[in-house]
Amino acid sequence: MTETIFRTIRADILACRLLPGAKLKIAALAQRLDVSLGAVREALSRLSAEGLVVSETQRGFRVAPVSAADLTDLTTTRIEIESLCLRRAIAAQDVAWEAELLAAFHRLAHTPEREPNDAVRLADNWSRMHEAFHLALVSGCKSSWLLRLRGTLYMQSERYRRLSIPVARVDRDLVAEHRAIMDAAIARDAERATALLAEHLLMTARILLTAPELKEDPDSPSGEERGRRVRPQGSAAEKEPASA
Amino acid sequence: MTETIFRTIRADILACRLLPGAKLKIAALAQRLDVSLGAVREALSRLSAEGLVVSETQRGFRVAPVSAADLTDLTTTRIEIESLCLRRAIAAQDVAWEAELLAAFHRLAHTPEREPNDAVRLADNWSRMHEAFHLALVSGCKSSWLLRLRGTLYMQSERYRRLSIPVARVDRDLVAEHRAIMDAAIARDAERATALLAEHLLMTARILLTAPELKEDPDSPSGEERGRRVRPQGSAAEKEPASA
DNA sequence: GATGGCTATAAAATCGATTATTTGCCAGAT
DNA sequence: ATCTGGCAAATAATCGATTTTATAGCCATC
Repeated sequence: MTETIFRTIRADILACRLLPGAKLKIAALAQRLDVSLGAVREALSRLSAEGLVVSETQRGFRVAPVSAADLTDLTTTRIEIESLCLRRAIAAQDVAWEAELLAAFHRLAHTPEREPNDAVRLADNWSRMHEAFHLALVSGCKSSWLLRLRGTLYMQSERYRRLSIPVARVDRDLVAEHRAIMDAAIARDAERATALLAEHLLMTARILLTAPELKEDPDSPSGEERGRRVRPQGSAAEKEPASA
Repeated sequence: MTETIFRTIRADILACRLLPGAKLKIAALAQRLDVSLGAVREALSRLSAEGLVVSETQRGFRVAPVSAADLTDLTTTRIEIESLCLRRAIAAQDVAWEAELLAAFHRLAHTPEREPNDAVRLADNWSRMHEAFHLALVSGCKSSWLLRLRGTLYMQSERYRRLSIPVARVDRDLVAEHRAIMDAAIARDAERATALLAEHLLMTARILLTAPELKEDPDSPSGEERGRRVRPQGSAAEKEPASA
């Protein structure tokens, strides 16, 4: 059904198998996924409402662009929202939450960050564990609206995180960072926990902002000739064998 | 095109012409709006991603339910997000922003709250002016992500606000409330401005929470016979001549 | 008399074709 | 030689029909 297509395309976008700015040709996607045009169109519409895809009337869909300005805005906003969630979670702390958080951390700490044979791409499994940890961290927050907003921002960040991996030459002890945040949260030290979380998020953004990739691949500084620069359908659409 | 249908259905939901929980039959909507099935389906999908419509697999779409718990959560979340926006707007204050805010307030203050002949429904025009004022208040915030989140929550609140009007027997000086918030913002008193804004939002929620309507019409206490109660296609769909 | 299965009806999901729009290209004119 | 106008190919948007699925009513059996 259309839900499957929706998730498949979203996963491709989040994992950067479909590059930012790439043109999304409905017919090509339909043939590749072996479904009808309408189904793809519906999935693209939903993605558009979630902000992962942009649609221009009568001109089709493309993957939402990335830019340094967007990453900066996204990161600062995310810090504020995640902090709100984390403070509430700490205030409503209970044993079940602590247990889940410890379990999520343990799973994350023992999952290899990259695929054994592919040193450049993030492992899908690690991404899942990472998401589960951060979700466990804030899941004590009872507000479903706040968690929903957080989820939107987390999803957007996922694209940048995947983009940043080939650039991440700095060595960084992610396990220690996550452990420090968790320890502060369990110790009910909201100030310290939110400060560590903010630094954690800022670090990721900073690494990407100093990397050259974002400067030459970005959105639209002047706005014209976008298709020319990235050559989306030629390179992105053909190089990725999809369905994975 | 599908964009028009999307906006039409969204306006019907926000104005409560389509009641919360009402079943949205695709065929009926398609015939009424004189478009195809696929177009309606796509519009409903986008609404679903925005949270105004819920979809159950193989069981169609219905208008997102309302409940006292959801209103409480929505209000507290909205207070936090709007406060973040307002603080940033005040920090980045400039003359252009002040001018726009004053203009928006003046328009709002001189727009009648209800239709002259219909004392029970909110005037569409007043709703537009009210939205414009609140948008002007926070538009000094440069973060497009934060403003986007705020927009989502504002839209959700709109439904409750329209629902609350037939109940609003308490007399309330909305013009004075808005003026007080504006004055504090222009005076760069962020603490006072956010406090007044919070009280403003809480007041609206409080009025609705004490009213009986939400208690008997709410989401799904037990979950059955929901279509029976509101008879959506019979009353709501037929009484409004669409296109408005 | 009640319960369980079966059938009929209605609605939702999917599909392939048709129509309209845009874009790139070629030819002709200045 | 270059610019402009039209033409053709590609692609997005819309539509109506078909297929699958859920629900409700009915009959048979226990």
